[in-house]
Amino acid sequence: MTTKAAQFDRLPDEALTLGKQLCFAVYSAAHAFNRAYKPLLDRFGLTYPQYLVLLALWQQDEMTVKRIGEEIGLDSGTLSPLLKRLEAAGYVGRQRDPGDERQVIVSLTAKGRDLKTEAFGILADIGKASGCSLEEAGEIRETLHQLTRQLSSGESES
Amino acid sequence: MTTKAAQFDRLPDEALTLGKQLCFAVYSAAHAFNRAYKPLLDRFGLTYPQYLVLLALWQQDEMTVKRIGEEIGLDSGTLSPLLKRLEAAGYVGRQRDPGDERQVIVSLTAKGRDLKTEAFGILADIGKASGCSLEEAGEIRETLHQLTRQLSSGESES
DNA sequence: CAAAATTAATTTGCGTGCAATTTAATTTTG
DNA sequence: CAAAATTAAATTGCACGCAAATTAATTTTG
Repeated sequence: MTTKAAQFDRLPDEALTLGKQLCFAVYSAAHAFNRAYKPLLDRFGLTYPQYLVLLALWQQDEMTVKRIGEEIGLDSGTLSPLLKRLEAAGYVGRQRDPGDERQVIVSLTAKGRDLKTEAFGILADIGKASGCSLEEAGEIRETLHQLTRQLSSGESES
Repeated sequence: MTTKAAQFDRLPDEALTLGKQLCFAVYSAAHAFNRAYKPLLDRFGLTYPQYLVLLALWQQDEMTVKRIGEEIGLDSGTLSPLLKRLEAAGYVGRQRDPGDERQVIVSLTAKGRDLKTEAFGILADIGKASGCSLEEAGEIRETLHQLTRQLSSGESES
């Protein structure tokens, strides 16, 4: 098989199709997940990124805003208002770290911890709705991780 | 602090892991694509969904708002303001269909058609940045399409 | 044919997502 | 030690994305 670069040079039409279909497939799949999640999360008054934050906290309580952002890939500009909503809903508390007043430590309230029992299972529902076996899911996850890494690695250029 | 975490250990672990990993992988991949696209589209002052609309129009000019929405999976609530921005940027025109005044027909301006020559290649750049062969890309696309279909099919339930 | 139902866009409201700026606290340094 | 640089959150501005309400036009119907 020829190199990938040579393939692209020789098949511009297919490269175009490739880019279009790949991007759009990921774009559509993300929307499909969003729509699948929404009715399940609505019962708890949660959005998907809010649920991601809770998943992270159920795994490891008491994290700074920055740490949470690293876990789920969001910056403070998105997280600050989101965390305020989670706080207003009574699921988390926010307090300045006495040791470093720049940092805010986010922790689960009793209500937030209790929610785990009810809401953690949403993941299982989505798993079922996806119609995948554990093996298939693992492959898809790995493939997408590699794709994500590959795309992220070329970010510095412009 | 590790008071009572043990009570959750008997949930269906496989389905949980599956759901979590699948969702997050797709979520992350979509963001990675967004970040990869952004610098390429910024040169034209376009966002990704705006680019999707132009891709659709380059393939088939003169579509109604509803038709465009069906092509790229967005509703009029998202498209109306987006199309106004594309119009303000001079890429498209919008006019009521004389035959049915409810409908608005979106068409490329000369500037919008000219953009195709410059901007269509962005897809190929992303194709390269993805580091995938045509075969791999095709497999990923098919897998995600199936996943999307599967997730969408269960929407009517509640 | 006129009232009711349907349809296509628009508008409104809310929650992301991200870039850029601001504020406050901590480190670095000169 | 004080000024400068760095860091963590919060804030601001803009553009989705979607649900719900609104407006205007067309079909259906009684």
